Amino acid sequence: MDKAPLIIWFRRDLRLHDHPALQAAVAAGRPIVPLFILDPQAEALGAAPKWRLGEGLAAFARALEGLGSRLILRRGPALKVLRSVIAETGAEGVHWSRLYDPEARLRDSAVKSALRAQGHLARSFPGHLLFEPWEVETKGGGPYRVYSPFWRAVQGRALAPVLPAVERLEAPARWPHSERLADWHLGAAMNRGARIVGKYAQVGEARALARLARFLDERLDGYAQDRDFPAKPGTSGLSENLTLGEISPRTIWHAAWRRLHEGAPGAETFLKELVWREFAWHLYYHFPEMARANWRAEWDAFPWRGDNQDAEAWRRGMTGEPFVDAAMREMFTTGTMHNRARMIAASYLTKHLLTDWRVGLRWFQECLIDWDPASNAMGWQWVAGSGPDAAPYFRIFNPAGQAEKFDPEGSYRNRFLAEGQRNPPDPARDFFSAVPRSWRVTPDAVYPERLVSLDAGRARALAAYQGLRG
DNA sequence: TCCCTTTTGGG
DNA sequence: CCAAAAGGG
Repeated sequence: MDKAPLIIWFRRDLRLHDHPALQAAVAAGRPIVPLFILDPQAEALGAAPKWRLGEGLAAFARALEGLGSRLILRRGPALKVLRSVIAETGAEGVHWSRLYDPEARLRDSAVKSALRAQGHLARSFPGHLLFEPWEVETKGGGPYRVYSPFWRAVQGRALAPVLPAVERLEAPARWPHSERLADWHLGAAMNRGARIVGKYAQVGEARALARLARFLDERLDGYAQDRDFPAKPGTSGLSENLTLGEISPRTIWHAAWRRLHEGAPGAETFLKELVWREFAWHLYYHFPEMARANWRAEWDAFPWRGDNQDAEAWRRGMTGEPFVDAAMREMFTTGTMHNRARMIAASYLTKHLLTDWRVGLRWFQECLIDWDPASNAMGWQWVAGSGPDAAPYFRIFNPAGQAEKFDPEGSYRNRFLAEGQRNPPDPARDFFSAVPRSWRVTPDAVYPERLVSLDAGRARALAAYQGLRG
């Protein structure tokens, strides 16, 4: 008599190390059926995140095959697929790592109760976050709304050690049917962009771990200074791996703490950034409307412009404001954008172009291979001034001043703006290969005039803000 | 994780 | 005269 297998339903946890749901199944001595389901929520991903998911799945499937296992791929509503795979394999039930966005929570709790009602095992595990959102509370018993107290509350907390990578996965007696990744065409909406962004992405668990090691060795000491300069390789770049769980936040946390105890100068700054991600998920869990509605209701009366021609120029990296355009082109070319550039590009859209932050949120959701629903929503509301713990609205970034300060040599702008350069570098040229042909842009065109002068844009934004208060 | 103008005070 | 601090959006 075969032991009944357990299904591991993988979603945003495409890794073998530090994986509580997988570890528990292996420890129970069960054969494992690794499963990914292309359900309606995964189908609804933006173009770049969906393409990146496909790359991550391919890498993860190869890693599983290296352990004598497989990644089973199935398309359909999650519950329906799970029922079929249980029937096909005689599995006892399912393990998964929890997700915390409202759509996933709704789906997962329905799946859990339906499976249990039919006598199957359904167990969810932590792993995507350092701390469960309900385990961090203010003195008064509620969720945190401000970053600094949140940081103080978690910075000294003990965290269980990292779980070792599983080294062996027992195959089930019968493998269920699997679809083929190529047939899913997860890169379809990326069109020409996929080939370009693929040059810059670093996919999979092995590369994520190597990236962390390299960052700690080469960049951590200078992190506090270098991280603000978008032309420098000062940041970890781990966000694209974190969002798919190719590395766990706990792995990063422990590694950075070790360096902190060794006296590494940038370690605390880096840990704080990791905790910003945690804070975003804490907020999103407790306030799921955060991705759709102004955090402060008074902002509903603000005269945001909806989508408009200026916003279209912003999306295309054609505003005539060099730092902003470099940022937007970096995103379209590489699938990521430097953190400082994100603040400036977002400030420019919401302030100088007076455009609703949700217009920007949606574009980032389309274009970022490191798209994270919580960080994206928190970041946009922070910049717009509508959010919790937000920058006051009148903190308007001056993109020219920021360029002066953080890109004094123009290296970042030159890296991504081809116009006017006799011999533009690869990334600047790549932009024109990545964009849709319908944009009809070429590297030898004249760089556009400014949509709005920095003074006029700033004055208009401040006047609108005064209108809201007056 | 700001920007701009005005004020201040040392020389 | 000027750099630094302060004030306010």
